[in-house]
Amino acid sequence: MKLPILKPGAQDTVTAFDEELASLARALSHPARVAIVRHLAERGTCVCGQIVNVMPLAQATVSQHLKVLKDAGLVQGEVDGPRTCYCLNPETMKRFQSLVATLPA
Amino acid sequence: MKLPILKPGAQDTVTAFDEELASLARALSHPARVAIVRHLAERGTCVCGQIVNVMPLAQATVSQHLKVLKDAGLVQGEVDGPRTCYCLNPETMKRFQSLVATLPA
DNA sequence: TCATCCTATCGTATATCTACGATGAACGAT
DNA sequence: ATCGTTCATCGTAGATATACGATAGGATGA
Repeated sequence: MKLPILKPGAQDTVTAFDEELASLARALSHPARVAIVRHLAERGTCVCGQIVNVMPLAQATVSQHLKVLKDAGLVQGEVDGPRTCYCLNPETMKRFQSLVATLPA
Repeated sequence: MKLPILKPGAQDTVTAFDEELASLARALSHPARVAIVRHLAERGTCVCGQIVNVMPLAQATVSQHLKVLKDAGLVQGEVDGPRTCYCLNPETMKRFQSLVATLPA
């Protein structure tokens, strides 16, 4: 990406709040990822294959979406023998909800 | 984008809820757009040029971000002579907050 | 050991995003 | 009418995102 220009007096317009909220919003900016989060919330915990079976996407694609959610801290994955068990990270979810609620409407 | 495959039994995994939340999250998935929303919330109403002056981005880029927010329904723009006056759309903001709050943590 | 299952990752094609300068349209003032 | 101001849009370059098949690695079971 091209780096934005810098005007005098506009350095701190974009704050850490904005970066954090945007980063979490980006993780939830794809319908499949929202669906995965909902599914994990319903199931509590879920093996990767169960998610793949239920999603209209190839295994590689689902794995990629799970990685995005994991990198954002929204889900956690734990290797369990040959499987990987996923669950929500409620801390990050609450953090996101709190940031969104902070936005003035 | 390549169209996703369709498995039997996975048609309605991704719901309208997911689409709507993802669409709004995408609009807020860039720090500059979150900053614009915050700025509009503080100012109440704002001429485009004021936003450009305060953001570390070129005029064309800010205008593009404003269009994304407008297309998502998060802000409204009203032409006022040679200027364009922007303000938040509180309905959509509240809708987004409600959708996010609905997500189980 | 060997075959099998499960998942992450690689490689890749296409699409979208993000940044900018340049241009054009609309308006107000001279 | 002409100029300057303001903003949206066009065109474009480079970065990311999204999809898939293929493959590799680790665990289990025969």
